[in-house]
Amino acid sequence: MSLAFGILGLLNYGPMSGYDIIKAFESSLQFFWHAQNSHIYLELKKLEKKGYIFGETVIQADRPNKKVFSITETGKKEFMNWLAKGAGEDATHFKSAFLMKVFFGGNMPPAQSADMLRKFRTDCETYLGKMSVTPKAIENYGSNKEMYQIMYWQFTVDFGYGFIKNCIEWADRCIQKLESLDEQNTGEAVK
Amino acid sequence: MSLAFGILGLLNYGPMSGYDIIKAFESSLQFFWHAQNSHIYLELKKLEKKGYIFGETVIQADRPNKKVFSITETGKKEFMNWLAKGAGEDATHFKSAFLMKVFFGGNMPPAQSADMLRKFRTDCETYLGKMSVTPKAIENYGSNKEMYQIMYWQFTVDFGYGFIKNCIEWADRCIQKLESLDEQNTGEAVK
DNA sequence: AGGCTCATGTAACCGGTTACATGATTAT
DNA sequence: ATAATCATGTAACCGGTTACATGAGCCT
Repeated sequence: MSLAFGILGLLNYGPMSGYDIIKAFESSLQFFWHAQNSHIYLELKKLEKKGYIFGETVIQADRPNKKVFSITETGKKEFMNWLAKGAGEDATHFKSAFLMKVFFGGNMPPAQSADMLRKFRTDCETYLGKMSVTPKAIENYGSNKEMYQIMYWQFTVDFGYGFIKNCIEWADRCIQKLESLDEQNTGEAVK
Repeated sequence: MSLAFGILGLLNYGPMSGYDIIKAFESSLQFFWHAQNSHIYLELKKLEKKGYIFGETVIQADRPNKKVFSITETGKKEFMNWLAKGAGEDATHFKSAFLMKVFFGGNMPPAQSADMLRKFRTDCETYLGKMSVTPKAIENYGSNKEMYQIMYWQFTVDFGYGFIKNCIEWADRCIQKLESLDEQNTGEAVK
């Protein structure tokens, strides 16, 4: 459901092609809403059928032709209505298959659980690295828009940072506990 | 996909009815994997068909009859195999319609965005309150199991705590920025 | 009588993923 | 040549949600 509103929200800033939307998702929304390009094109078709957006083919000489979509008044209303609903209780919900694996970690040897957590930690660091380039992307994208919008984009980036940092600190704590448990065992074995 | 493994994981601790599984989800796994009861019953049927679990009807005098499920050897293998795969890159992914609304917050008056964030903050506090009773539930559930498992359950609870606390701190920062922005405007309007 | 816990499902739907498929243009 | 970027889709599938539906037994 939210992909539709993500697209509407982007088109509310100005007309865009499906490809533009894909790029916009990759450089901003992806951090909290990953979207397949196939899904985006599918959704664009749906939104057009509903009359929330309309597309116009633009013939390009230097590049393949494209279809540029614009939001309609109905689409704007729909989008604003969604926004106005505010935060649902689901905002605090968090689905994670990884945490499920941690939950069942007792079924593996501690060393294996620790490895899993280390892998997670590495992934977090990688993610943090990728994220560090986003603020620049945001400035670029927002250059000729009201600076005012950028603040909100920054809010979501800040959330991402805090989230990942929290993940890393948590993983460290878990790994430490698992390692100290391992040392205890080793120590006793040596005795 | 993960619901299936959540169920397998629970049944790996011992036989349970669908109702038991629903309760177990509510008191532990729900924090990172919410499941509808209808979905659980559906999944149980699927898992039985695949031969990963099997159910036996238990006739009860004082209560409605129930069907108690046990994990099979194949099911155990499947579950262990899933566990052994470790953390996927998707572990760092985070889907949130709420953050999408924050991202598009510039389309609302700042006061409205602030309200949304305040609502979110309240929901977080509520969630924190609910979570504080979980450690006890975990101790209960784990009383006659190896204490060793409990550590991992605690890991996921810790994650939840850190996550929510992080949410609250972040929301506070955002709200403050929006309020200071509002003051500026008011100040200028007064001039 | 009414509400709670225990207990189990079905049917329709849909958001999203995966895999597949194509093709123009530009830069190296 | 060939890789990269630009550009757009289709088809099959499936995990999960929503709504609906039922009913026994216990407690007050």
